[in-house]
Parts: sequence; structure tokens; C-alpha cells
Amino acid sequence: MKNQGDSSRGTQKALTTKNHLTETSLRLFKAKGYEKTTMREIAKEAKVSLGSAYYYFQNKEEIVLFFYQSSLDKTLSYVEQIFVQHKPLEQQLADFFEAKFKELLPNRNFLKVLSRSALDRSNPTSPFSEQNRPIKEKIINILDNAFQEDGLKVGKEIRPILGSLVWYLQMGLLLFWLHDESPNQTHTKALTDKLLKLLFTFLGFSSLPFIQGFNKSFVEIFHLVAMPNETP
Amino acid sequence: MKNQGDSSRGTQKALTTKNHLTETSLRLFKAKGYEKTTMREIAKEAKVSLGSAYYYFQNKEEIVLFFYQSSLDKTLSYVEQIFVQHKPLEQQLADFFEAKFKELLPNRNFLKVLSRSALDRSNPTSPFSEQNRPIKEKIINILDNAFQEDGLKVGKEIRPILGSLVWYLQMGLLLFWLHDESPNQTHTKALTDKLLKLLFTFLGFSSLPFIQGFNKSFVEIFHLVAMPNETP
DNA sequence: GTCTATATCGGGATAGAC
DNA sequence: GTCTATCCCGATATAGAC
Repeated sequence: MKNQGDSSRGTQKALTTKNHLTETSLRLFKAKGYEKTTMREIAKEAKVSLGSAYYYFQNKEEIVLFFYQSSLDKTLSYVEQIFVQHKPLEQQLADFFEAKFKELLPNRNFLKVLSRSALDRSNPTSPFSEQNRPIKEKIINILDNAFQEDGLKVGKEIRPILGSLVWYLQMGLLLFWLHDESPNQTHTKALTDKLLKLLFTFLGFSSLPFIQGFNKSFVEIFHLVAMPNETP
Repeated sequence: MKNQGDSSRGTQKALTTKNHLTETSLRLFKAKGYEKTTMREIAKEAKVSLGSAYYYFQNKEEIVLFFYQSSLDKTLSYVEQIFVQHKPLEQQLADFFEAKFKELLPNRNFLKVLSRSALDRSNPTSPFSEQNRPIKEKIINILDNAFQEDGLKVGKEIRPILGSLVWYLQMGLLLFWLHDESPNQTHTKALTDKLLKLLFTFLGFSSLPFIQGFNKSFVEIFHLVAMPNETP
């Protein structure tokens, strides 16, 4: 009936309208913030009726989610660039996180709304809810390969989850960043550094024999939290 | 002007009214869910005017927060009981978590709204936002003592954060539980077990000399995430 | 300080005609 | 696919009673 997340509404016209609506929304969100921008205003400014706006987006939050999802295309493109450079892996990952924040910085104030639905998996407006976005899988693949090529020695239970682990790390950092009120989000910067350091320290230990039990628990927990629907 | 979170409205009458309002709200929330219950309905059912309802609660979400905060009194009381029993610490902690879920189970459906504001520290409706609730401190103290008495050997950096670590663990589990759609929330049960196991494995390692760097990073991260305002 | 009654606003969301 | 009209409800405002 209504389209689910993908922007494949038949006609050319529809696509144009939706894009126009999105751009208008973003302009207003940026200028006045999410709450203070009304759907009526968006519709008016985009020169469509209120009903039309709701034809394209089931609700106001969905506009923001649509924008966030579109932004993943851009993410993929710089991920592809970062992970072919011959820098140390830890640095590549830091670059990846930094690029993400830099990209989203102009929209930080209104992207906050994403965090309202973030913890609710059943909510289609959650950035975590299962979108058929193959982009995510592509990025995770690249990350997996990066670890592979780096040749870092890692506990064998851990190996398969490295890519998605970093992906969720990035999502977590993003949520932290959205609400980071320290000047210039320096807390996020600090947190990123420390997390990466911790991660690599842990990975360094992870191949030690007496740590395998720990690894196993860790991986089980990760599966439960990150993909509860595949752990019956 | 308006009271901030504490229920110290002078008169006895006020207290009674507020309690009545709360009870009515909960009954309706339980029966029809949070969204489908309107403020008008609550007021009508509680036989007060709409204005009165808003006199006691600045907005609808605040009713839920108020209920959650009140529930901490009960939490304190069973925490006090659990941690005097002579069970192994790990079991005591499991009992603590379980008691919490059991207590809140009848209200699981509408408590979900708490998670909407959870990640937003600046939002007074967040269960994480800084309430002057000495109860939280009391509970953390009890937890700290429990670790002390248990005599578990722990890395010296870790020691001071144990109580609040468990507190935040419990909050995290709570948020997970609220959105756990597995039958009877078995996923939460599994997660709890695994997390406790992981925690104690980690604590066991934590006093090893070569792990001190890891500990330090861990504690720094915890401070940054759990109390960003005290880490300038 | 506690409460009623009532009016009004603002804006998210929907129905149904075209 | 687009529009107009309408509903609903959270929140506010006001004026006054006790």
C-alpha cells in the first residue's frame, strides 16, 4: 500500500516531488529545528498540500529517517576510499568515524529525533529497525575485509563479528554524539579514541587461550543485543 | 514555579489528588496503552479538571516518569533484603535484576515510552537525567558494599565504579527488556545471565598486572558515558 | 496553594473526493 | 497523486472559587 522505506514510487514526478519535499524539510529543520518546523509549513514551502506531504511520509519523523538512510550512500563512498589507503587499521577506523560525524554535523540538531525511536526495534522509524538496506551489509563487508587484510591475530570466535561490531560501535557513537553537549563534541572525540584503543587491546588479548570463555560470552551477548531475531 | 520532580506539594490534599491521578493514569495506561489514553480521559476518570491534571504533571510523559521514580522506593526495599542474604554475590545480583523485572512486568507496555527520552540527557523526562533521587545513590552504595564484603579481588581502578557499573547495567537491561519481544522475555533472561557471567569473568581477570591498561581505558570510557558532566 | 470550568490554539494525522 | 476539509488531542490560557 504505502511504500516501505525505499524510494521506488513509480513515476518520475513522484520522485521529484519526494525529493523536493525532503530538501525543503531539511532546509527548515536546519533553520528552525525539528519540533518548531510544522508539516503545514513544509507543505506550504514545498508548494504541495498537507495531504500530499503525508502521502510521501507517513509521519514527520519519517522524513528524518529517510534523510539519514539516504546519507548511507555517501557513507559507503568514503568507506570505500578510506579502506584502500595504506594506513594502520586503527587509524582507518578513526577516519571512518570522523568522516561520519563531519558529514552529519550540519544536521546534528534535528537528527537527535532519531534517538527517540532508536531503542525501539519494532518502530520503523528506528535507524536500527530492519531496513532492506544492502548498503549496511556492504559496509560491514568492507570492514570485515579490512580486518582480514590487516592480518591482526584475533580469537576465532571473534573474527566473524568484527565488521558488525564496528558497525554497531559506530551507531552507538553516533547516538552519543547527537546528545554530546561538550564544546565541539570533544567528549565524542575522546570516547572514540578510547573505544578504539580498548577494542584493539581486547583484540590483542583475544587470541590468548585462557580468554576463550570470555570471548564466547562476549560474542553471545553481541548476537543477542545486535540481532535478537536471529537468536531463538 | 512548578515543582521539579519531587512530590513535595505542601498539603495533604495535593498529595492525595496527585496519587489518585497517578493511579487512574496507570489503570488506563495498562488497559489501553499509553498513546490511546488521553489526558482528557485521565482527568475525567479521576474526576478532576483537565487543568488540574496539568497542574500536577507538566505533560503526559511525566506521569510515566513519576511512576517509574516512585517505583525506585520499592526497588530499594528489596535490594536491602537481597544483599543481606548469604548467597553468592553473582546470585544476589541476578535476584536483584529479576526482582526488578518482576515488579515492572504489569506495566511493561506503557513503560516503553521512557525509552523515547532515555538517550537524551537534557530531557527531564529521561530516567537517566539527573534527578535529585538519593535513592539511586543509596542503592549504588549497597551494591558497592556487597562487592566489598564479598572480598572479590578486583583491579584497583575498577573497584570504585563497581556499584554504579551494576546500576547502569541494570538500566541497560531494563531498556532491553522493555523492547524484548521474545516470549516471556526469555532473551532478557539469557542476556542477564550472560552479562553477569561476563562481568565476573572480567572481574576475575581484572587484577592481573598486564590487564591494568585495559582496566584504565574501561573506567575512563565508563565515566565518559555514564557521567559526562563530571569529565571535563 | 488547590482546583474548576471553559475556551482556544497548534499541529499531527486521516478520509475521501477528484 | 493531489487536494480540501476535518478530527483529535496535547498543551495553554484565563478567570475565578475556596
